[in-house]
Amino acid sequence: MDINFSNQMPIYVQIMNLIKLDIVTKKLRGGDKLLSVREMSENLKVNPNTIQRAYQELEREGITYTQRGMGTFVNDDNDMIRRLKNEMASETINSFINGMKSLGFDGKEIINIITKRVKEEGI
Amino acid sequence: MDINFSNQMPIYVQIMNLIKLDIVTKKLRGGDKLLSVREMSENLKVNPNTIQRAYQELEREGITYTQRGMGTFVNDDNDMIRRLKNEMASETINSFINGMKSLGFDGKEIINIITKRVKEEGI
DNA sequence: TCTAGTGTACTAATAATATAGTACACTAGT
DNA sequence: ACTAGTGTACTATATTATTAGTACACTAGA
Repeated sequence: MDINFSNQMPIYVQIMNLIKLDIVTKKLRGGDKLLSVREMSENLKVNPNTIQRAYQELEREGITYTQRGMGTFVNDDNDMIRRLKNEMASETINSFINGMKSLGFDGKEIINIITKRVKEEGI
Repeated sequence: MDINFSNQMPIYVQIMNLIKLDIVTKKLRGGDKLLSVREMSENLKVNPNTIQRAYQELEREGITYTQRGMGTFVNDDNDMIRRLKNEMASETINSFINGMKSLGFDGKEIINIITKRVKEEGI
């Protein structure tokens, strides 16, 4: 695992997003254990404190829970996971629509661009 | 003009984006003068040094030029402006497509979501 | 009981961003 | 020549993110 972190967003936020993605795409499921703070720190070449911060925030957001001495685990709550996926999708879509509107594209143009792009990529 | 700056991106970068948007949407045209550092600083309630940093970077990117004692002006170069719009659009589109793919959506779903959304908003 | 692995809590140092304030150099217009 | 408005440069400070290092508390399993 080797990642280029953007300098325009705190690394711990970017790490939170990585983990959220793993959860909504079922790479991590309810009850699964996250990598330990130290393991994750080595994997991502990031200071353990930064990982700890990410894990703390994830817990504060109700996405994970921690057991001292045991580890940090994904909450086994399908509603939460569904909500999380919806939130992340909404955010992605909103920022896209707003961005394109700001750039002066109208609905037709946006749909055309996306349709063309989807065909090109074959997704 | 009153803006909520996000805390997850340097303010000078966000200001650069505001100005780039004005350029690609023709609110600012080639040869037009930007607000002076001091005016912009008052408008946005931001320290003059932050504006200066934004203007410096814009010049470094070839988007504006400055004349000491005169002001900062948009480069009168239609190719540059076209390129800028394409760049900004590409970035918006790429991050959207990548985001949705990461979230597990396929092409059909993406198109459906966008189509529905465009109809709802009537844009 | 011991040990390895876990989360957690500190203090400290560094770098980047943003703010604050001052001063200087250049230009246009009077 | 003078003045107002411009970009620019500089020092200093506060805040935040990140790194660095250390230590402690808890848990499971040998």
